[in-house]
Amino acid sequence: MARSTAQRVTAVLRDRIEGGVLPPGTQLSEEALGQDLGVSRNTLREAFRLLVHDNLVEHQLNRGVFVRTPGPADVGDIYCLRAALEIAGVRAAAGAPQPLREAVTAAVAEAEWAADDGDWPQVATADLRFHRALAALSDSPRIDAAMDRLLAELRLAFHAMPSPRGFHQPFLIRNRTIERFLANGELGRAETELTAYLDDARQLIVDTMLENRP
Amino acid sequence: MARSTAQRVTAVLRDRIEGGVLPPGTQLSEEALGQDLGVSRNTLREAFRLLVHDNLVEHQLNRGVFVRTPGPADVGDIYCLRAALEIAGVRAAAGAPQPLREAVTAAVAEAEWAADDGDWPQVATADLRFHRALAALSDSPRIDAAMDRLLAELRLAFHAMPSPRGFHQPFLIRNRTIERFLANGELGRAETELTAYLDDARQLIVDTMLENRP
DNA sequence: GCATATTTGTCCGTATGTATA
DNA sequence: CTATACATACGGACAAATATG
Repeated sequence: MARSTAQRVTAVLRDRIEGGVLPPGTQLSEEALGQDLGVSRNTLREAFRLLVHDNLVEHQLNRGVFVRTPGPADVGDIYCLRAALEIAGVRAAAGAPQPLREAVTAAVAEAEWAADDGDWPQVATADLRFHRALAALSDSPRIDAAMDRLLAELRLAFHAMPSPRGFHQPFLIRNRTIERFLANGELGRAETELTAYLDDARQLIVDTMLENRP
Repeated sequence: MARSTAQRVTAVLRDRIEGGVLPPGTQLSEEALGQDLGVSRNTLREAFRLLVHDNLVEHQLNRGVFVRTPGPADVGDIYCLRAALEIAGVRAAAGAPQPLREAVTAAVAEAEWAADDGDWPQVATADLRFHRALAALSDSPRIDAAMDRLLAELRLAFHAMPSPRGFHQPFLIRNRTIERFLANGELGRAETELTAYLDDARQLIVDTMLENRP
């Protein structure tokens, strides 16, 4: 076993949270989960710390840990940081290693194929992968890690609202636009288009959340 | 007591690490530290997780936790993320709340006063505070948190090399330049100057580290 | 390469404190 | 206000991995 028990438990819980098995607001009881997973409370508490780090659960003193329910303010904040990281990636595109640039193009293509098949979950996945690839152009481990945490949290926010099946569809063409600008070396235009993309997506999500949560 | 024991222990260890009492490379023994601080091993392990989150210590499986020794690659990476966050702040300067803009100006002034007194540790602190204030212009909790972790790690990197007493001095005038551009609304020039600043600082640190660690 | 000592990883039991019905 | 449930924190125990001679 290359990983510790706590890390394995963390992975299991992360999957359950992102998969919707543990929806936002759920309390993660130490005793119940410990018996379910066959680990002690000490080990479970260590796993909780790792999830807190990823912003997937929140720890309330003397009350326990709960799956977070990101609100409109969280989404706005997430997009603020997203913009900073992705724009930095676009600006570093010129000097980025070839494989990283190819990953951007590949992600756009994957999203388009999935859309042709009508596989919307796969479209959503590919869309996020495209934007992660943008941030990855900086070739920075810390930016990659921050972006991964951010996107995981964003997935959680999607769980908290009625996700429109074709939510990502209108953004596909804009991803392709950004990719074209990048490939042509028109970094300024790519940056402008990306900024507009993120602003529109953020507003659409926030509006949807406000409509369904009066 | 508003905070948990683990959080208090984390604060103590953080101070000891940043203060140089626990220099890079030191192993944080569970039993020794537990007796020293009067807490059990379980509690101490929870505190370790929080420090791992801040990148101040690293956890090696079945070996324990050690104070990190950031290398040139880490410094380069830190500056990459720093640039992304600070540039984002500069771009948001126009729409930032008044108090946040005033904090930028105040930090520059503090650094200059400290320099007049020859208080170089205070200059270093004010310098970092200035750049944290730049990132804070985005008015984003997540960016603030990321920036705080980043600067704490950077302080650790300074510990790992012979810190020139007047390291920050030549950068003071450039901070003032950036602040002037911001106050005048010349965001483009502020961004250019900031980018050059970060590039020079990174290169100076990396070169110093390479010289003293062949 | 081997045997030993040390340290971590994990579990259990329990007492105390805190929040909520 | 009492009672219940749960989190917090402690100390002890043993297995497994690692370091040391």
